[in-house]
Amino acid sequence: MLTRYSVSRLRTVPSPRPPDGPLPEIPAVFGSVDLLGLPIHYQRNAEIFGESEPAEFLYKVVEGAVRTCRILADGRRQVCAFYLPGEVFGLEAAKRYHHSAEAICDSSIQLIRRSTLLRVAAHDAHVASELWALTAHELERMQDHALLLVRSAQERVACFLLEMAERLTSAETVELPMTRNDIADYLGLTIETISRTLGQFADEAMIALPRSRRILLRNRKALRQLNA
Amino acid sequence: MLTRYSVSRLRTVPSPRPPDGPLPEIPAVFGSVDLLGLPIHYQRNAEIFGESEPAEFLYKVVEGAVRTCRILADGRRQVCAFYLPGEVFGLEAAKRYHHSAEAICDSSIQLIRRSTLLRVAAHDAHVASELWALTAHELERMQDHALLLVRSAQERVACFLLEMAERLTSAETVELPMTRNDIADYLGLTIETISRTLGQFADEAMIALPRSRRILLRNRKALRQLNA
DNA sequence: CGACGCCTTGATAAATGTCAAACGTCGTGG
DNA sequence: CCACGACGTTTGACATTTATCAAGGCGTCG
Repeated sequence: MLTRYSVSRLRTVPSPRPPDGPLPEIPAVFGSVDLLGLPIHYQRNAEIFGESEPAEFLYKVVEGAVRTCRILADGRRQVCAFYLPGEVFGLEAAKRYHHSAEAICDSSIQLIRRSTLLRVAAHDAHVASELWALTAHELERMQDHALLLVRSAQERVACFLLEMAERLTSAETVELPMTRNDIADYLGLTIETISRTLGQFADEAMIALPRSRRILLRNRKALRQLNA
Repeated sequence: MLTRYSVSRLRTVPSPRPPDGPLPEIPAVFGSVDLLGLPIHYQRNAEIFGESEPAEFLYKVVEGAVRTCRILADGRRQVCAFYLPGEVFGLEAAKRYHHSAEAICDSSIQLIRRSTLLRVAAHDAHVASELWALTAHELERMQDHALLLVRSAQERVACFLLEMAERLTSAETVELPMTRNDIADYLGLTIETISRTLGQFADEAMIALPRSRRILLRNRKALRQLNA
């Protein structure tokens, strides 16, 4: 079902560190002026952080795409989530991450030191509330994802396409950053099932597949009807 | 896969309302002295709140058990989570619940008015932080649940048993409050698969089943080996 | 051009769902 | 006390979905 995962990651150590010294006393939030450092570049497949490492930073995708994963005891991999430009990941209340994060393609990412953020949140209710909202939003996404995992292969793939389309573009063409393998591990299916299902959607003219990563949503309504 | 869900819920309207007037100015947290009102009693299968209702309260189980669910467009039901005594549910950042909650068996539950809690959190960093921690903990549980949903039926059932054992009792005997149907909808399987898998575990002497809801964990190590 | 990584396709097997029937338990009322 | 009915559970036969294994194709980059 899930792919066996052999570890051969190139680990990029972030070079310019975001500031942790004296705090800006302005009410600082993610959206507005910020605690964010300069973007750091990660190569395709570079590990951003590893499972059960100390949760030192929060991350915001500037460009590119990121996947977070967990590895099961038998080596299978589950992709927990994808993060696209503008989205924040690495949000943990615990001391350690409970999943790893990797760049799907060359990406630039801003880091926020967790300790800094928590210190600000402790005396700024607005930041604290935003932190909470981000976590709750993540929770919602996770719930939606869990809902997806109990459905048929067709439903999962259709929902995935619509979700990506919504998050990546306003146009008809979706340029996926991730491989079939990533999609399979995200949806709890095999690459063969992903491929066949996409092929079937193309046969039924719901989508077109000019290249494997480029998908044209020809009939969103039909795709949506496969969903709850 | 999931059960078709016909709605015939007895709706219990909570009679004694938790206080919302002048606030206790003590730093108030869930664990310690509290914003909690008197426990309210809900009958078996009573709806505590419905999907997409305004999120007016948070809830803490005193006695009994609660399930939260989402209904898919085609009528299938997914049980998102079970809540047992001492656990908090109804935690949403959004204005509305995105799932419903029902009493699995006769239960007594304490309510906390959301607006009250938010007001306290706004000027008490400790409460705000606890609110965040609770949400993050919920997120973790959800992630674990999602991981479960991509595994084999055996793994799901074994993991469910171990989880329930840990949360319900320190002893060998687990008295489940929920039906096979609830379990099936929680694990994304059918009641038949649940029943057969339990039977198989019993055949292999990993568990014993004196009654359908009473399960003796005879060999936790073997059950654990099915998990990641 | 050749090699590698990624993707597709086909044949077959395994896991799980579906449908149907029977069983057990528990509470109710005769 | 027993009979009955409702509900939840178990079991069996069979269908369907999806995984697995194997082979080949396409594209890209050296």
